[in-house]
Amino acid sequence: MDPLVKSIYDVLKAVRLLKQRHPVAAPVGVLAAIRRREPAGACHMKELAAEHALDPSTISRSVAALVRAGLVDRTPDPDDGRATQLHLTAAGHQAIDEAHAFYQERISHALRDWSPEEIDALTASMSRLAHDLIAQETVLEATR
Amino acid sequence: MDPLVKSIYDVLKAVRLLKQRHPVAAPVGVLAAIRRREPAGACHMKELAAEHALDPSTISRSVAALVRAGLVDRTPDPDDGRATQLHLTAAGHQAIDEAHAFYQERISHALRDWSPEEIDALTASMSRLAHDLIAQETVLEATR
DNA sequence: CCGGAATAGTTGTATGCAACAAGCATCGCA
DNA sequence: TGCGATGCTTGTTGCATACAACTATTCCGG
Repeated sequence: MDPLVKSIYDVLKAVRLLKQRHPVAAPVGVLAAIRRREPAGACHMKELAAEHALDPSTISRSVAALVRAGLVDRTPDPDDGRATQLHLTAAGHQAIDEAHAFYQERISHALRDWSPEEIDALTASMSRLAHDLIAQETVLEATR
Repeated sequence: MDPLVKSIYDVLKAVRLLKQRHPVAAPVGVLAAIRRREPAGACHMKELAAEHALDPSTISRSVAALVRAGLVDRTPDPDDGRATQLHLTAAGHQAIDEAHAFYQERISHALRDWSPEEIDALTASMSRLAHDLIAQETVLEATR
């Protein structure tokens, strides 16, 4: 198997292990995306769907779960009767902070022997990999 | 959000997109693991479970699907009546080759602007990341 | 050599995540 | 003003995974 593909597989396995040990039960990715958008005002579900490249229905259910859990508030958009505005509750902020702290702690401990430059290089190259792959697939999708 | 965590998220998203566009329907990871072990003789399910850090039941279902699809043969282990020996059929080899070719082609096209050294560096650092995370979680698991 | 603990694997059940299709309001433009 | 597009929800499905319970087999200590 190609070494790069193998390394991707290994990363997936590591992430699976990590997730498995953190029964946080909340879709942190969606939560974080809402927070990232809050400063700019309202956050619509369609934006989340686009950002994650997920089906709107998937986002709808995730958000519904978050609302049920009291982590997100949903208010009607005054400018568009179809849409809703999302924002985090205090509990939502807390949940996301806790989840980040958990992952942060695990990762930084696992990488305690890495130099900051090595970590930066890893981060940059993974971002670039993801960016290039996503760009390609997005183009392929558009021309389908 | 921590940049490293964000980059991991992005890689997951890219992989999801890639998978989404490849309706290969066969668990290639398991298939590849069987092939990797074939030269050494028999391959048991417990080995696959350990290698992937998956529950034996998950492997059992994956293998059952592969057998159903005609990609894997299952023969009783002559030395252990509980166990079975797994090996790829011709169709199994072909399926794995095709899947690898697909991913290989997509990835190398997406990374066509990368230098070989950059790709090597990415591969090495992702492998190291995965290794360190897996080692840590394995230790934590053992002391639980 | 026998019986109980350990092991290999399967099956039942449950959960989470994802997709697609259909439907309902609402919006916006011709 | 009416019809197509848009934002979202719901129903259904399929897949991957875990855990628990079960069967059949093997291994080991007395």
